[in-house]
Amino acid sequence: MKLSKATDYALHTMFHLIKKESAKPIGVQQLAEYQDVSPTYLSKILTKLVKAGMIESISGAQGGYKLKRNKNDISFLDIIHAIEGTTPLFECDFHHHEGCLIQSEIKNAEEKMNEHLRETKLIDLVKKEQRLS
Amino acid sequence: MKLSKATDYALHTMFHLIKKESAKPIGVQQLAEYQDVSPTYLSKILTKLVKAGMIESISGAQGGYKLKRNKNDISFLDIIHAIEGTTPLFECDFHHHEGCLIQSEIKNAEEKMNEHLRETKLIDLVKKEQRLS
DNA sequence: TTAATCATGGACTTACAATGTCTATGATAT
DNA sequence: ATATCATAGACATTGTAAGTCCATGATTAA
Ligand code: SF4
Ligand code: SF4
Repeated sequence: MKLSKATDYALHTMFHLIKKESAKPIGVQQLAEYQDVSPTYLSKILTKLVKAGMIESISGAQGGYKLKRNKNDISFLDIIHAIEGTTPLFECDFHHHEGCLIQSEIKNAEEKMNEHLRETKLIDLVKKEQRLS
Repeated sequence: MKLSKATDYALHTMFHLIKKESAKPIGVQQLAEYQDVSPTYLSKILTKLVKAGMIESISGAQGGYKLKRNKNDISFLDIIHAIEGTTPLFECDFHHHEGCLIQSEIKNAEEKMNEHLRETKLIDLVKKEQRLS
């Protein structure tokens, strides 16, 4: 019942990419450094974001990562789903009948959380933070 | 980002205890059998529910577990918190400033889910199920 | 009072997923 | 050509969930 560290890294990286958005990509070296994580491991994580279509990677010298999707559309849920997957919070092994009330109630609760995470865009926090400084 | 099997066991046990509520306790042997789990392991889990004040245990022959709190008050969240603990979904290692917006947004989302889980009482599902049969 | 029946807690082991490393490979700019 | 980058596969490491085993103490029934 906890979000993984990988999600933590992905979130902070996305915030970084949104704040410093530019045509030039940012290398994983730099992205990894301030988060105190190894570049290869962070690359593995970011590849998931690439496959989700959120960012793109540029190989070769002067390569790195940059935003692909419109930065105004990217929500917390997008990132969490890309990293953690979309398996429901609760799954029983028996499945002893369809339309199980336990499973559907927990699914309802999870959906309440997801709604909030879907509505909260990263760009909003960036702007809020800039107003405060 | 998944609920543990222990929570699964705890939930089903609580449903069982509510459905079959009586003055006589039910042995862990019986509770474990239909869930296909070892009695000693289930006992460990149920002990957490005892410490949370939800059920009580009676030692000795003819002993077992029975409800303690009013069965109308017991919610999904009570059980989940008793088993999983109450550590937040997201905690960063750096804590580089107070009032972090990332943490507070995820906490907000989590609270939306918890509200729903708090409002949903086990007894409601039991009654709903009985109406359907 | 004795024996059988119960829950409990400690010390384990086992299983598995998250986390992380190392290295070879292929792409690209200079 | 060469240095710089991301990528992916094959590992190693860590941590936590899941489960076992057994000794202990409580309680009841005989
Ligand atoms: S009641 Fe629902 S969660 Fe429980 S075993 Fe049946 S289908 Fe699974
Ligand atoms: S921004 Fe928030 S979550 Fe990220 S390191 Fe700072 S305090 Fe932690």
